[in-house]
Amino acid sequence: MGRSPCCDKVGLKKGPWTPEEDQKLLVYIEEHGHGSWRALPAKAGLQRCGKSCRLRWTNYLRPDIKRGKFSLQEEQTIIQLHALLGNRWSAIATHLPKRTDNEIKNYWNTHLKKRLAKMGIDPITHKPKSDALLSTDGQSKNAANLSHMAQWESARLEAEARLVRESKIRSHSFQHQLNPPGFASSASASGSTSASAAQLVNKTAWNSATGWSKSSEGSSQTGIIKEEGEQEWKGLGSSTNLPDYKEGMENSFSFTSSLHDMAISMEGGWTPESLRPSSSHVNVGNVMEEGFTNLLLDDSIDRSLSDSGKESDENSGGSGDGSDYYEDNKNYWNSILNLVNSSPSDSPMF
DNA sequence: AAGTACGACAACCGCTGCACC
DNA sequence: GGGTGCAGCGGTTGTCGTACT
Repeated sequence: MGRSPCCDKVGLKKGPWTPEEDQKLLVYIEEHGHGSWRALPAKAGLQRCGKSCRLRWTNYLRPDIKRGKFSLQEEQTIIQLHALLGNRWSAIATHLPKRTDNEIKNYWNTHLKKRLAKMGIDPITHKPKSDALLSTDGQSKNAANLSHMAQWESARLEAEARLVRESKIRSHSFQHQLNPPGFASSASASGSTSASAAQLVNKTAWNSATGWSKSSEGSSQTGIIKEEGEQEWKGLGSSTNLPDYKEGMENSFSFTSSLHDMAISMEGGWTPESLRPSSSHVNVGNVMEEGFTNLLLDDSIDRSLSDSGKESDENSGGSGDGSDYYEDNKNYWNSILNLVNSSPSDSPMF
């Protein structure tokens, strides 16, 4: 590549944007669309590099951005998708349509990462930290837990591989849906205002078609999604590439069911009591699991976890708070699997 | 009241992938 | 097929506001 950085040019402004600059950018894009970002600053009368303009637009000025506090459900979605996708913020952002990747990334780094770390969960791998594992109980329990972690990792890798494959299939077919002749070619949400709006509509249609938007309402049994997806998709009109899409759907459902099987097998390996809907745990497929929410989002958990850490260090018997910690981790992992089971492996991001 | 530490978020930088020539 | 330019992505840094000493 070896090209010079676009912002090295003398005379280009850096740093925080002024309201006047925002106004110029906004007005220009509303009138003309962004076109070439590189050429935009000169045309819009801005002393900024194109990259800076693009960032400002996509992260701040775009009209379809939701700002402010993240909801409980958004937090949960981020955590769970991060467990599956890692630091692929743009991919995660596609599941939170009104949030930007930058915002999600910042929120993760400033809030969620710390919270997971506090809980003794590695925020990178989402695995319980090894010292926590080793300090809980006898070796047999640790070995079982580690074996489940290995199972999870294996499933996760399989998921990634499959998602990449499906991505290729679907991006090909979905691109045609998103960009019929006359539409902007960019599939990102950073297109011109009109294109962006059209894409947003399409995205909503997609979410509706795939049942993703319903997942949070607890109706995300895979069979239901598939059926509704097919119906809704037909309703979208153009069906040129439907076979590809449907094939992808079939693949993803066979995958999710295999993960479902694994979740069940893990359930068998771990104590089923902790996974059953006592008062808080719900069926596989329901993303809004209170058990999980409590585990990750309740501040009191932080306290109990730090307490349990102390306990388990002191208590090699491990049947006290240490086992609570163990149970919590089980719930955590199963919840992620549940999300995978109910998530749109057929979403536009893949 | 002044100085310092820290958290939150906006913006920048460098790399990568892709399209085009 | 290789070179070039562009947009997008993710990591990092900078800036600002607020709490604390």
